[in-house]
Amino acid sequence: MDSVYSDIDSNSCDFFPHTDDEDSRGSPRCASPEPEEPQPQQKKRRRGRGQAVVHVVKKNRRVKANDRERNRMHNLNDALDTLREVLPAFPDETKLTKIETLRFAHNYIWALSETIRIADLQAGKPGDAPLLLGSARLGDAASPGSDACSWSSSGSSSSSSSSSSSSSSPSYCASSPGSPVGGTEDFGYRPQDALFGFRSFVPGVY
DNA sequence: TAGGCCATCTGGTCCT
DNA sequence: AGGACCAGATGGCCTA
Repeated sequence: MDSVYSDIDSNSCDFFPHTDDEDSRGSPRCASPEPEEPQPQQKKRRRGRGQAVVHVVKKNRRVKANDRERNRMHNLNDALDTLREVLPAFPDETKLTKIETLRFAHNYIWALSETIRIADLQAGKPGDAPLLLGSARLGDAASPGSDACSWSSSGSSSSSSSSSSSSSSPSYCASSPGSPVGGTEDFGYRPQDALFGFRSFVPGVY
């Protein structure tokens, strides 16, 4: 725990200048996580030769570990970006945050599965008109012009609002799993709700 | 200015 | 032993 690295904390980018393939998106932060003030060699500790060697070995190990960790996080962010691309998004919507992406993806998947389930139920009934909740409808959901809330509270919602009786109806979804925000469970949750206004609808619900 | 989000560093733990 | 994964800490940037 000794401040072994206290004097090495110079960012590892010095050693691995963007070893990552696409650090381009990488923040310039990497270049200088800390204001590179000319460290005036403060409190240099004398070390024996052996200690110095151990120190260098540790330092190299740490630098390599940092680099791996950086790449790992970049991979994670790439996966998150890929997920964002798959999710419906409004053109003018700013980039979803990480947590928003995960929660929205969760709701989106749930909405899709609910839609399929309801469509199957409807299809099972003879004489019923085909339900417009298929993927095409979901595609509409992502269209910028669609008024999410109004659509979800009227129109075809009447035929699907019964989803509240679903065994998989995610009350946890409405309150966004893991979200400490409460008091949002009582607004009826429908598959469509998961797709619309994930940001402007109800804070903490997406 | 406070709060949210993010990237990075770091040390610990687990796994191969 | 070394790598992967994780969570805490830290500091920068941005926005209300």
